[in-house]
Amino acid sequence: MNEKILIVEDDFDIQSILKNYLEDAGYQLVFAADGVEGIARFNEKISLVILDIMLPKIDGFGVCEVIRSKSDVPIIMLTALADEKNQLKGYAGKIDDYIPKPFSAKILLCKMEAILRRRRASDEGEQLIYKNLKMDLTGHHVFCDGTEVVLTQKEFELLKIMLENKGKVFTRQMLLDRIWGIDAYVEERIVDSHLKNLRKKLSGSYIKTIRGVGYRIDEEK
Amino acid sequence: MNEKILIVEDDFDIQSILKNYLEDAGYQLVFAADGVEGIARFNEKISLVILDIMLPKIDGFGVCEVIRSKSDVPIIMLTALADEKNQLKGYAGKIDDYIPKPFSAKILLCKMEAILRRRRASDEGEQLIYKNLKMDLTGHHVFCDGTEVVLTQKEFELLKIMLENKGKVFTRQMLLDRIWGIDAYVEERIVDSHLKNLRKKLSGSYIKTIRGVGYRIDEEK
DNA sequence: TGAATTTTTCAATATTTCTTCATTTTCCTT
DNA sequence: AAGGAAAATGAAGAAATATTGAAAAATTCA
Repeated sequence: MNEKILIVEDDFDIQSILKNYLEDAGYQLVFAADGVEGIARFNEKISLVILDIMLPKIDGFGVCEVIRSKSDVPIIMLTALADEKNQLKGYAGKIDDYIPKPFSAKILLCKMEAILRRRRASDEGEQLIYKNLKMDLTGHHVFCDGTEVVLTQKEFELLKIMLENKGKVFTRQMLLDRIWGIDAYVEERIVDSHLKNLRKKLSGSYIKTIRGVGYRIDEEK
Repeated sequence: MNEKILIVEDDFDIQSILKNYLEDAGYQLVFAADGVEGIARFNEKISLVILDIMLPKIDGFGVCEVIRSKSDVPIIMLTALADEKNQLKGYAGKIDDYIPKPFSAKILLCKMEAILRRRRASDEGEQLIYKNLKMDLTGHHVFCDGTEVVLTQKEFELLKIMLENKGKVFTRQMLLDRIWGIDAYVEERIVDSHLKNLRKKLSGSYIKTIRGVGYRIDEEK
């Protein structure tokens, strides 16, 4: 999705460290070397601002104030002034975090991601996709060519285990152990029975029979 | 408003510092002195968790993992282990911030407020709308086709959690953990009971039963 | 205390799971 | 290639289990 980060910082070394590290992490960077430029470069497309305190022309607190007056974008302050008074002043300006120099780029990235994670809307649940089949594990849905197929619990678990281990053959006993539990006392044929129903519902030859051994879902070639 | 903060910390001195400072700031505190207690004390009503790393029984990372598995509540880690490795480990567990000891209570409070401010801002509107259903979270009202439906506390929470996570299946145990708390000793059937009443009041098939698994509110297509 | 809510309990109902068995397919032996 | 044995499939009915609805008991709150 490529989020834009505005970095307001006059120290060239730090600019280049951030450039290397954050661009590798997949962010798009916008640099500004002083407070005026920082305010000028800020716009709605910016997802997060990294702001130094000691800056030419307008200091970080000033930039923060201006940006805050028109946007609720996350702001991280980055500075050599590690004393408490400055930190408190930053938080009063409604920044999101304060990182004293020297800092670890890794930690900065983590903090950024912690903040951005909160912002991101779509939290897709866990999914298993195989050919034209889609299993939504959190929602307990199964779709075949986009239309939902309603499975019973046993059918769902059978499909899930086999899809999670594509290419692996499961003997009936293995499936029994994993789904019914190791101490369950049921006929081994129960597996066949559910598999038959599953196959009928899925209407497609996903599950192969390995005669004399068990069942398998082939790996996608 | 009076937000609840869960503090998982075994050091009595720190407990008492936080007690003084945060209670004065208007927060309601819940203390836990070890990991197990921390997990037990956590529930939906908690707005933020302050978590020590070195804890008896289960360490902070473990507690974080358990809480994260069922909730997106903000978590701040608080610890004597200031090294980078531990910090990174914390962020990998999706915490929101990491504060090394010794820490300034003022700074902690600022960080808490920065995080909670975000949370409140994103809950802005405080409304959940789904089809012809409208939940007003601040006012605790629910409207179905414009006419108000009066829900009890438990009914309200059930609907809220499920609407906040449309498309996700909740097992009864998950709902129990989130609404009643992990250590509540009640029959699992209580969930069915409230759900039945909720369904009757809402007069519309919003909540689906996933037999053998739990309940789900489908995503709007 | 009284009303509302929450929790427990239980019977009725619905659905799934399991067993059984006849049928079909596959594989092996001759 | 034919026959027979083993394995897999399909289908139907029985058993087991989960869910619902309702109502009684317990608890909470005003």
